[in-house]
Amino acid sequence: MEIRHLQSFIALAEEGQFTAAARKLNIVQSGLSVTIKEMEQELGVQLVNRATRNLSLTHGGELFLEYARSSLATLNEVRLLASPTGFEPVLSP
Amino acid sequence: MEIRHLQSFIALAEEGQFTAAARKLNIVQSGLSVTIKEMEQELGVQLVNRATRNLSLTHGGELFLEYARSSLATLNEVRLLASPTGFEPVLSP
DNA sequence: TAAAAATACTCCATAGGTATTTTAT
DNA sequence: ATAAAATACCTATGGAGTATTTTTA
Repeated sequence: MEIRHLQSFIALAEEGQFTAAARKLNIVQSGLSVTIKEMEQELGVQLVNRATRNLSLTHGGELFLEYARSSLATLNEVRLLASPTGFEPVLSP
Repeated sequence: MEIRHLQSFIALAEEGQFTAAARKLNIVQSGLSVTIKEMEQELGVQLVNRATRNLSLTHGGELFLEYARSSLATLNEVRLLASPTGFEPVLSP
């Protein structure tokens, strides 16, 4: 699982629809469909209840949504705090 | 960045050495070297100070280590809580 | 000079694309 | 009949391997 796939899942949860989420993510619907399936495989947890026009999160999906959001938020903090503030000089080789 | 790469970075931080960390991860040293470089690229943050026989984490590396640990810990909780306990019946297609 | 890290390739797995089919309204 | 999801296939990217070179203690 790629970290960017957390974004994919968040988008799906927010849009409530593969097609719309994929559009938002600038990827194609089929790709998102496969990606979410693979995430479910890797986690061993079903994330969404699929119905052609009614998508909902499972209990696991809700949990994972929280995880994905806080994980990405923390990652952004790391990015921000680590480099410009902490001023790590690049080692000259 | 793959989620498994968080493990790679944690191993590197703990072992303090690419060779030993790679061995622990059952991957090859050169692969780990490249992976960490790519993570630094993707994050825009230098994670380790490299010296042939003295490796240390940068400030960003310390921050990222905390992130990696808590992220993986939470992910494991999700895995555990979501599926056997919550008992999500697999939808019959 | 002997360890650890980096570099240069090669290969294969897979993310994401196009095209199409299935499904439910 | 239409809109959404799934499936089948293809391609390109990149993770990880082997072999080798550089580095410094």
